[in-house]
Order: sequence, then C-alpha cells, then structure tokens
Amino acid sequence: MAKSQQERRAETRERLLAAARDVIAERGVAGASVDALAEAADRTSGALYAQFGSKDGLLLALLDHWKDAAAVAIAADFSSTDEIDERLSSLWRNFVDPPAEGGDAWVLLEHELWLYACRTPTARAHVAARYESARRGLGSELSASGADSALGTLLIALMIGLEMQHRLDPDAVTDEVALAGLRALLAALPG
Amino acid sequence: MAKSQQERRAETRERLLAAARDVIAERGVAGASVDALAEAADRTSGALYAQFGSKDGLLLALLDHWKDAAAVAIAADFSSTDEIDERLSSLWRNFVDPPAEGGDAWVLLEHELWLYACRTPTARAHVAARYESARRGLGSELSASGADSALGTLLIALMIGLEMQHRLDPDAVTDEVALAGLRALLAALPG
DNA sequence: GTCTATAGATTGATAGAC
DNA sequence: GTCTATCAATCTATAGAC
Repeated sequence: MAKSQQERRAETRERLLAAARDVIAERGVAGASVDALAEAADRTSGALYAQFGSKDGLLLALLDHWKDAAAVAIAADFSSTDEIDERLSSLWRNFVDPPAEGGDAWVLLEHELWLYACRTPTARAHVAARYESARRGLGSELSASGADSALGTLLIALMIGLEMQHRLDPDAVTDEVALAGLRALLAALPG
Repeated sequence: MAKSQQERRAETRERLLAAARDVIAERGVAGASVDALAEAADRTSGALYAQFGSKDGLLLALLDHWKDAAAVAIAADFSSTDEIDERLSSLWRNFVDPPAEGGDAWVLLEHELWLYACRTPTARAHVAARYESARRGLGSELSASGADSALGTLLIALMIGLEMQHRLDPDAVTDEVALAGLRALLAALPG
C-alpha cells in the first residue's frame, strides 16, 4: 500500500527538520541556505516553503522539535546506577561525546540556536524554556530534596563551558578536572 | 600638521577592527557583510580589502587584536581587594555586565568567534590560545600555589555557562547562585 | 504537496581612477 | 591607500505547472 498524502507530508517535514539539524550544525544558521537545507532533505525549496512558510519558520519549528531531545538522551543511561560518582561521570561523557543522532555536532547546533535566540525575540522564549526544562530535569535527578533548580543551573553551566574549552583543545579539559568540578558543585549545594 | 599616510592607514585599520567587533556581535559573522563592516568604519569595502585581503583576513586580525582584551579588562578592578568573596563577586559582575568597550555585546562576539574557530582550522589555534591565556591568568590570580590551570578552566567554564542562561532569562541565574557555584569550585580545588 | 523557473536583492571580491 | 563601479555567484521568496 502506497503512502497517503498525509504520510508523505509528515515524512517531508521530518526530513527537513533532520536536515536542518545537520546542515545548521555544520555551516551555521546564516550559512545554511534554503536550497542547501532542502537538498539535504532530498526535497526542493518549494517543499520547505509549503511546510514552514519561511526560513525562520523552519528554525522555530526546529526549536520546538528538539525541545527536550537533549534532556531525554542525557537521562537515558543515567538512571542505570545509584552511585553518585558514576552518575556524574556518565553525565559528563554523554555531554562531551553524545551517542545520539546528530553526534558531536549537537553542541554546535545548540550554540547556533542560542545565538539565534539572543537576536530573535520570537525565538528567545522557546530556547529559554528548553534550558529551564533541562535545569529542572537535572535538579530533580540529582538533588536529594526534589527539584533543585539552582543545582541544575550550575551543573549545566559548568558542562557547557567545559565542552567549549574541550572542543578548542581536548587536552585542556581532562575528565578528572571535569568530574572534580561537578562533584564540587554537587557537594556544596544545599538540598 | 596633517596626518601622515602611515597614521591614516593605522587609523583605518583600527576603525575596521572596532567596527568588526560591534557589527559581528550584533549580526554574527555570516550576517555581517563586507560592505556593512566597511560602512560602520566610515570606509568602503576597497579599504577593507587593501588592509586585510579578505573577510577571513579581517576575522583573523580581529582574533589577534582582541587576544587578551577580555582578561585585561576583567583583571582590572580585580586586584583592588584581597577579600576572596569580593574578588569572586567582582569577577562575576564584570563578566555578566562588562563596563569595557563593546559593552554587553562582548559575550555574543566571543560565541561568534568560538563557532567560527570550531569550523575554521586556521582560526582554532588563535581562539584556543586566547582561552589558555585566560585560564592561566585566572588561575594564578586566585590560586594560593601559583598558576593552577584546572581552577581557571573550571571558573571560566562556569561563568560562560551561567552567562548563557542569564542572557536567555536573567531570573534563572541570581548573583547568589553564581557566587555559590564559584565559591564551591574555589574551595574544592587543590592548590 | 511538491517541483521548476525565475524574480529581485545581496553577497564576496576585483579593476581602474585618483 | 582609498573610492567607485561592477562582475559573477548566491541568497530568500514567489508564481504557476502538475
């Protein structure tokens, strides 16, 4: 049985979003042309405009689509142990070298979207909500007394900053230093 | 006495670099056209090509020019006190709301250059050296036993990540939480 | 719903006058 | 050393066929 028009439409949308994730991670928001995005999805620019109306429309949809993909992926093999040190270690490894789709380009995409959000009022709330969700997720996973937003804020901040330095110079950020930092934050925070 | 040709050339170079700093912070590397950069410096694109050869040439020059501007600015009113808590507080305030030229757009420029470095092999070493310099500067300022690179790595990482979240949602990162995090890292690190 | 074709604006870079 | 003028390439977006 052939695919219905609805299925075809849904598949096109999915392909365009996945292509946007990959191409933007590689070339940046401004460097990824509409034609390049469409071609990477095996479609043409016409399909993109029919689905999202504009390049910005696609970006907004991308923000919603990847809303908590990161949080989910990180939390995946995270609950597999109760040992606190192992949880932190797994957290850091998944962050600096993600096994999920998108691979290691995932962080570049996050930075692109962050910059896009800083300059685009329409997008800011979307990205802010994504970070808020990640904060509360991490806080409730690691804090003894339920959701501790402050702990999540600090752990996420440290990992982002460490990953940035790691990407420029892997030797500059050893796993030992990263874990020492995460442990220090976890130990010092009340809750 | 009129300006010599050398002085004129030097002034043009200075103006172009300052314009690049501002315009790129506002619109991004890819979003800042050669014409826009030149116009913001009260010159034309011809002057830009005569000075830097290409847009990438200007970017590389910008990386070198701002090499440790950040570190210098931060360390400025930093040695004004010996109280450890006040030093951390001053460090964080200067980072999240810089008084220096470029203002609060400074951080956006840093992220643009970081992304540019991640994608441009020629630029990566420049940006990596900039971070390395900042790490050692901070480490030697704050560590009891001389230059502690690990401490600098962690403090810078935390501040970058906190600033990112702060920019999306100022309420999400209070000064109290930021200082608690910095204090925790400083206390836990050996040295 | 998607494609082809194309319009209209903008891009990075070059050539020649001064 | 800088400006003006311009080229070829590329960009976002639209219109009409299917």
